[in-house]
Amino acid sequence: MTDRKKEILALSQSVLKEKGYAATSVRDIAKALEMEPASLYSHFKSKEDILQLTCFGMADKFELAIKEVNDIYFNAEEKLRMVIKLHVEILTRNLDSSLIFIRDWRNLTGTSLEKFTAKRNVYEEGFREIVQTGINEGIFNDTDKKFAALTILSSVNWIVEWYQPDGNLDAKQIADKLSTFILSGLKKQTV
Amino acid sequence: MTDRKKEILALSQSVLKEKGYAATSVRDIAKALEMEPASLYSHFKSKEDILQLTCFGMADKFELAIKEVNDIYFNAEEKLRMVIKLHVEILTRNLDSSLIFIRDWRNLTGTSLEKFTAKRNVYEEGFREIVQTGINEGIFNDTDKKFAALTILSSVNWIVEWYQPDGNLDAKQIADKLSTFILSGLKKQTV
DNA sequence: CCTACCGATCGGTAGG
DNA sequence: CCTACCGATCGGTAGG
Repeated sequence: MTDRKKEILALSQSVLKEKGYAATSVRDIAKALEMEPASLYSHFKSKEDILQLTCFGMADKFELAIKEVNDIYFNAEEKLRMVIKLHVEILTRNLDSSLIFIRDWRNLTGTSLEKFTAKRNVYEEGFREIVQTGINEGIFNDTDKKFAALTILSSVNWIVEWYQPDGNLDAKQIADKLSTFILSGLKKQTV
Repeated sequence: MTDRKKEILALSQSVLKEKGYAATSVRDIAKALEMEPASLYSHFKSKEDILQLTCFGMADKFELAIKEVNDIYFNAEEKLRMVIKLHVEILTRNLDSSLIFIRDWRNLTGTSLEKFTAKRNVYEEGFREIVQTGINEGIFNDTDKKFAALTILSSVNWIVEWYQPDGNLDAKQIADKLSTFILSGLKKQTV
């Protein structure tokens, strides 16, 4: 991807995140880019192309993060803390993409939609496995791992709705707070 | 609201939840209702009218629930358990509306949007107050109540994304699991 | 990246 | 609730 394409993609995303993919027209995007609507098509194949680049771009980052965590860390608590930290970092560093990715992936169609939900399932499975590891290690309560994984991901993903880059919490602090909260819900009380 | 209007609204919602408000056309809705697009306008003033009825219908239910909880219950743990239970019940009993309400409220415009976000803030404030009550009572950790309220609401709201009415978890079980999880994150370890 | 343009579809109205 | 219809806007293409 050329620098110019990256630039145009980033600007497009900043427009799309405002009203959402479906409610944003190609003309809205072109206007913000100060070009004619038709010119957009020399960069993108279609409107959905922008959505695909956005959603799969994010999915790839998350995929990489969980692989890294599984390669390096050994116990479940470390793994969970680390994957939450990376997840929060990815979200906060790519806020526009993240908002589109989380809110609008459902607008993908056909095989793109299938591929995306498959990737999402793999990522969620990664979380379930970490929870399962913690149960096996005897440090997490014997909980419903599916439920736990969904609850973890929902609280983590929701930060895109309220995170402000110039607010009083940075990514690291958010990750710490979330990890502490989540781990207190998972860990056995070692008294 | 007449029974016929309620019926038409419910059917419209079942269509809107599929692709989302912005990506669903008036013609899509009319087709599912087996009527002409123009006929919809004898029931609704506009497409957005349907969205408004949906979002404010849900907001009213949540408003009522938290009032009830604050009227009846005294301590923070009881209150939190109860409001989570009612919240989950409202979501699961009105799944179509809930999905639209959570995903598509941003498509409201003008004063509707303002009124809605105001109502949402009041509800979130209710959660913050319950957390604060728990801190004052000395049973919750002295936590960031804003952060806590957002984390609670996100994990609760996310259930609309995976809840299946004929699945193996009913509303009560979900509420119990969530409450236990959330309270373990909030409560001081009384050892 | 632009000019010029396309057919399709959009939300909605008039009048019955 | 329907017929008939509207202007506006949609995503996108041809050709340069």
